[in-house]
Amino acid sequence: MSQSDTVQRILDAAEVLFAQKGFAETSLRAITSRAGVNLAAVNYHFGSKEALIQAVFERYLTPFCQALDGKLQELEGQGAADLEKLFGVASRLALGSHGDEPRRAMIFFRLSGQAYSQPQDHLRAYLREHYGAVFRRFLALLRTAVPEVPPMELFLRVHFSLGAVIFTLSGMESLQTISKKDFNTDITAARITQQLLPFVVGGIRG
Amino acid sequence: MSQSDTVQRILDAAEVLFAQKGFAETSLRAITSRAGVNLAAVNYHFGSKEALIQAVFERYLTPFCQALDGKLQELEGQGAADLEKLFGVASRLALGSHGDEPRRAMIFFRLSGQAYSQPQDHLRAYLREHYGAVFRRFLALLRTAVPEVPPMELFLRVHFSLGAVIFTLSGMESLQTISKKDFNTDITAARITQQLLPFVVGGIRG
DNA sequence: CGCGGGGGCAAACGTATGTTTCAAACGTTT
DNA sequence: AAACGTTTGAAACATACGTTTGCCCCCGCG
Repeated sequence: MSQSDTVQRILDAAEVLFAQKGFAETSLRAITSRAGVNLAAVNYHFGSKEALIQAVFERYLTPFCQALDGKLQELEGQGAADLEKLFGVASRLALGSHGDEPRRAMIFFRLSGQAYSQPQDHLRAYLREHYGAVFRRFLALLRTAVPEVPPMELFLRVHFSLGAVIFTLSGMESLQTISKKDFNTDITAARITQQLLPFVVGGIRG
Repeated sequence: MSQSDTVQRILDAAEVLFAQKGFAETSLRAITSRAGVNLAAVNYHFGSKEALIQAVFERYLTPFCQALDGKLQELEGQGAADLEKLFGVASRLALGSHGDEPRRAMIFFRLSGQAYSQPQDHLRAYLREHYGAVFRRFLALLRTAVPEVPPMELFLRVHFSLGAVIFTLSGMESLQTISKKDFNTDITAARITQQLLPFVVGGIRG
């Protein structure tokens, strides 16, 4: 067939492994081995490891950003929206817009964390170029939701929130481990993300 | 001399390079070259690259945690402290307890971000084992500061805050770059960290 | 039927890495 | 001054990596 499922198999494997072990620590051999395809397939279909990394992000981010953009345009039409609504929409979309379980979302947030903390400059530039518009649209809506917060401070606080979210969802398993050891409580991922919302809202308000 | 400054030179170089490029992406050759020492010196003095990574963290974290622990014990004696005071103390100590400029602190937060997002399991275990006690002491004090927040939620929100802080200070330069491009404003690192405090306090209160 | 090309495969290539080796240089002690 | 343990030095080692190379198969078109 013209476009085999080899591409998808590679992307699936790469997504999980990159999230588990990081970009540099994941070899193409580990990816192709998990995907059950030949080593050369990566360079054949994607050109390079760097391009594969970008492709992994693109496959996840494009549908999400399109969905978010649509929702945001809706909200723009309806006039002012409050903080809870805005973050609620983004959160529901991020966790559920992919049909499959939110496990996928968690994997992706781990990827984002790595993209941010490691200096994958090419990736940062790529993300900024392709998805910066949606981010700015979101920021503009936020501004109308909390006009009492100066734009510059709002901008910073949104980044703080992004940090809390990415960091939390990146280290979800270790968070669950610790909470079990220190509090004798099993806590679901859903509950953690649910707690994230009031924290973010409270932080943005200051 | 019995313990030469080679060890310190290596630690200095490793600290900066690890923060700049990540652990896996930084070769021992890059480190020893920057330090002006022989390649074999790392394995001679530290045993392995992994041990070097731990040593970098230890050199920074041990003085900080000792200082923090002392301050916290003081506060315990003085009865209840409020949120602003607790986070203020921790923040001042983290940014200034090392004599030298807060640049050092920023470097270290970048390191922390990488330690968290990459699955350096050995590092996570090491940090937990050596510095978990201080963290628990801090958490206990927080509990008395906001008794209205259930312990479990407080625990989560502290982690959210940690995420915001680490994420922010990790990506400080890119944050400054963006703010300059989008807001035409130069923003100092000090101002960003200063904005971090009300965000964290607001988030913890919910 | 032939044959042309897209995709898959094993193998090899060049390079960069962490680590080891062993001899030379150094400083301290006797 | 001689002997010793500690530290440095240049070089080599084994390995793992990303990438490239040819050769094979197989399907669709002439």
